[in-house]
Amino acid sequence: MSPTKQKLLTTASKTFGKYGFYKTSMDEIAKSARKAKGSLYYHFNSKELLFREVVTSELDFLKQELTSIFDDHNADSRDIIRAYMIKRMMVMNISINYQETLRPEFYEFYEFLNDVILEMDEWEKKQITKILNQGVEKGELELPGEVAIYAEMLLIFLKGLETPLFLKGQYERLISNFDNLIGILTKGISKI
Amino acid sequence: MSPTKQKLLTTASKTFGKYGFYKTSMDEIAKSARKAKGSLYYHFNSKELLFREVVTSELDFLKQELTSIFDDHNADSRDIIRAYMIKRMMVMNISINYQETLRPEFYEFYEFLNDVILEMDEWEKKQITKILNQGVEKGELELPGEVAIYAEMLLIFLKGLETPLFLKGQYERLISNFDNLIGILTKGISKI
Amino acid sequence: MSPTKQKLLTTASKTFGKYGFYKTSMDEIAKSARKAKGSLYYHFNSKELLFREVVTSELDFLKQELTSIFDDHNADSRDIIRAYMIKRMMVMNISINYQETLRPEFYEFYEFLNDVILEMDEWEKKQITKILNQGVEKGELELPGEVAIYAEMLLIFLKGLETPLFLKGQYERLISNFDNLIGILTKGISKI
Amino acid sequence: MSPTKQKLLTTASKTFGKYGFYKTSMDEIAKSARKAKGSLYYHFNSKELLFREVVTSELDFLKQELTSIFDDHNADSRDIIRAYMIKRMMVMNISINYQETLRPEFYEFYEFLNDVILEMDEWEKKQITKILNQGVEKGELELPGEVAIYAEMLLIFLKGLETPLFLKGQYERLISNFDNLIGILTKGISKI
DNA sequence: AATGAATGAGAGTTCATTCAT
DNA sequence: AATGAATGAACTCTCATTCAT
Repeated sequence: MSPTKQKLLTTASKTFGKYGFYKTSMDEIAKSARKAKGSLYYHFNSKELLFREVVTSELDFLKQELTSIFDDHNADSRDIIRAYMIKRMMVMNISINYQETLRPEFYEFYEFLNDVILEMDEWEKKQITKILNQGVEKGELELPGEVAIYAEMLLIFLKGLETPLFLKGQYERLISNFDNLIGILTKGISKI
Repeated sequence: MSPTKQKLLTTASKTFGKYGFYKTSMDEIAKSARKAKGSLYYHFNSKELLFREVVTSELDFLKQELTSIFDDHNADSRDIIRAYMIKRMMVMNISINYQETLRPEFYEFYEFLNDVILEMDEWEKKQITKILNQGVEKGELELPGEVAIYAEMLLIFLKGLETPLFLKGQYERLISNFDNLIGILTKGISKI
Repeated sequence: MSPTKQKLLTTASKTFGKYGFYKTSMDEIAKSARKAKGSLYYHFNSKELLFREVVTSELDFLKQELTSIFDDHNADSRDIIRAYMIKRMMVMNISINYQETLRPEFYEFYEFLNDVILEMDEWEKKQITKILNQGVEKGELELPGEVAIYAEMLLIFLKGLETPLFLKGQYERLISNFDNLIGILTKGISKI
Repeated sequence: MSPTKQKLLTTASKTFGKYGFYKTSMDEIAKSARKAKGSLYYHFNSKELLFREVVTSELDFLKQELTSIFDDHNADSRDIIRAYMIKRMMVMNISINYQETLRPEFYEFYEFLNDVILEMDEWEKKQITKILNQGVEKGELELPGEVAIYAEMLLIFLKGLETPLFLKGQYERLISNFDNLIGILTKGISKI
């Protein structure tokens, strides 16, 4: 990727993150990057495509970050779950462009929305399922019925934590209660 | 409230719900309502204030709908929880403007947002806590520690269900698994 | 005149005076007067006609104020001229609505402009001519040629003093030099 | 300066001159210049800034025109004064936007106004003072006291001529009497 | 590959005016 | 005589996009 394109992508990501899709103008991005507006169109064709590229590259970053959890741990699967949940909260807190995609206004870009969210969800479900399966194999967890359902439930819970109430302001309070919450959540899962 | 204002508010709510705040133009609302654009400004002063009034009135509707649950039921508290969750999903599915306010990118409306979301969250926590307390009193639930924490957790879970993935497309599949999910969730809560 | 009309006229005068013709809205006047907007139209038919009535009534006030000079003085005609000039400066400083009429933007109301300004100018020329004639009769002034020309010249000078440079900020400095200026101006007129 | 910008500036100047600031719309300027409205904003950012640029460039033109007087004449200083006054009247008659800035109601532009008017006034005072001083040196004029006061007085007189009454309609009559007026004005100044 | 001048459709907003009550 | 809800034309300004260089 050319240095100009790289620079534009990075700047776009920052600016979209700060002001959101609609409040960010192509002009602003170009000026911030100290490039010409025409270059944006040369490399990305349209504002929407630029945003898509930003989101896509951000998702790759998210996955990378989350994957690192598994490499480090051979520990108790409940600890891995806990680590994943905390890491996710931190990472999502940073990656606002992904959240931007979730805005109801993005319903107009329905196909893209579905692509992006479904892909990310499937990926996460797969990761979580893997952890849960390992827990079952190791005899740490008991999951009658489909494991996928439990994974989905965990994911729903994690998504609930994305809402600003919890991310902003009440973050610390939540962390301190986090083990409690996970305890309750995993009580139904834990073997004894 | 004059019939014109009423009509404009209803139309605005529908249109914001369909296309979101930015993609909805004042002109569009006015035309949809078959009223003059000037009337919008006569009654609401600005697009932002119109949106706020829409959100506020929608939240009032949400509360009303959710409150009706308690009136109808003297049943098992687990059934009430279940009914609340399902009702909430249905209601939120309709009242899409509420989600609009959940996005942290809405910087301009920040103060308004905090007020509105915090109020709604507090209200919901109170309702859920009430249900849980009744369940404990009736000997149906067992909640060691603070009840408020359980209520908060349930709320997080409910908020996780709001994300577009579940509202659009996968709605039916989710409903069919809903009892499973609630079962797991309430297993940690249930007394035996 | 009804109390409502009176109230509206007074308020309109104040508001036009503060913000000028274009920056003042009918709504603002009505609200300031705590009357309904419809009442403005009932009494004055249009914004332009309201403004005309304001200017007309203000000119009547100006003339009244300036006339009072002659009643008080039987003194040296040069003193009367001086008193007139000072009084005029003070009075014009108050009556901004008349000045508003002089704005280039008012060229579109050409007929009204001509009516108002010509009338006021003629009136002033007549007053000044009267003073000058008295001065000549009393042997205090020497005016070869037409007296009207001298009157006109004095009027031009007085109009020059209306510009903001002199009215705003430099007012005091000007007053202190006023006698000097008048001295020069009247030197050509004075008999010896 | 690009041809487009140049064209827009010229057209804006003409249109503001004809209809004044408020009655001139950006749309009208753009259409008159056969350019896109967006181009106006690309080059001038706002209506106010466009107007400022128009006024500024017009003042530059005024100064240039007035300066030419001195280059041509080595004549009697009274003739130079006369030439200056006549030239000024003609030039001001063309450059109506200058008057626009003279109105105290232009509160929004106040700081800009002060700068522009004070600068122009100072410039004119300097020019007139220069003429007067030359007249004194050449022994043509007699000015007891400060020369600056005389210059200021002349300027006040010149400003008095700017009012619409004299610019419109009565222009010819005034010109025919002009020498008379100047005669009186300079009588107090002339050395015999 | 890169530029930035130029565009024009469409946005939010204002406001003099009308009219049923 | 007085009201204020309702109107719609006109306004300033924004911005994604195009294109000649």
